Amino acid sequence: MIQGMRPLVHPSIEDITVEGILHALSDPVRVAIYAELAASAGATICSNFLQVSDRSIPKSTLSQHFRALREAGLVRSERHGVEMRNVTRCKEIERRFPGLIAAILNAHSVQATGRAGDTRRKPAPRKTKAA
Amino acid sequence: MIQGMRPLVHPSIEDITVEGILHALSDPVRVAIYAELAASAGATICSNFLQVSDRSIPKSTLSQHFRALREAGLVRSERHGVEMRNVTRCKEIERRFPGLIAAILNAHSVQATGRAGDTRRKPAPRKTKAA
DNA sequence: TTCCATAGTTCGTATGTTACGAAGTACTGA
DNA sequence: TCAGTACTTCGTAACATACGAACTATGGAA
Repeated sequence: MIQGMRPLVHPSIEDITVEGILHALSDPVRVAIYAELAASAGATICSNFLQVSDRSIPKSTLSQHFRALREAGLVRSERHGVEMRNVTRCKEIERRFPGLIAAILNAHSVQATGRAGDTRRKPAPRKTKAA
Repeated sequence: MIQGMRPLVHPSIEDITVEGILHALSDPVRVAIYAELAASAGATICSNFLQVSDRSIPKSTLSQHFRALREAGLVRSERHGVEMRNVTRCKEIERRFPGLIAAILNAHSVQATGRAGDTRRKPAPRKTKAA
């Protein structure tokens, strides 16, 4: 037993910086993770992202990515038993930096799909499709 | 005389990535420079930024910062005699990633002033006039 | 022309940051 | 107690960045 696990660090809303947010989301893996978190209703566990857009992410790397998102103030993480539940802090950030997260997520989707953007939440892709 | 100067690299609009933009603007010096460029009407030369928000920037570092902005697609640079004139590529980027630049600049100004934001262009922060 | 000043670039290197395997912690259930 | 799951931490190699020294490129005297 060399050293235990350090406690989870969550900056308070006024300590969140634009630079911190931009840096955290300037990584393709992190922005993809964040986009999925933002699109999902409830909490999401880390291991859901061991595969991100056809790319396999090592566990230790994934852990660091979540730490980066957490310490930039983008997500809130809570240990529940053996797993870690993550939710975005979109609403708080929206109050401090209006439009920022929406614009970034929209730009990310424009780039991913190659088509013009749409800021609305996607409820559930292809569930109501005819046939 | 080891090697001449390489030509200026400007990505075409479809090669500009969100990650690239976010990374370029995740540096406090670069986002400050970019905010000033975006607020000013005409072209602005590099050496206007040897001082950025009470901080003195070495020439070589400043040159690298402008290269980063240029290669992320954020600014267009042109040599005119001995100086380099820079303009933002806001309008192009606005077409590809609507609202992105405005939201970042707004967030930057919220953070700088400590007050709620305003997306409109600032009239003219009269600093060092091109002497 | 030659010389000098100005404006910016490149290079070398020291310092920082990031990725990921190996080994560890923490919890749960058998 | 043991094993399995889900993550975290550590060590280190690879990559990125900052900045001084030396350079290029241009323009304007003399």
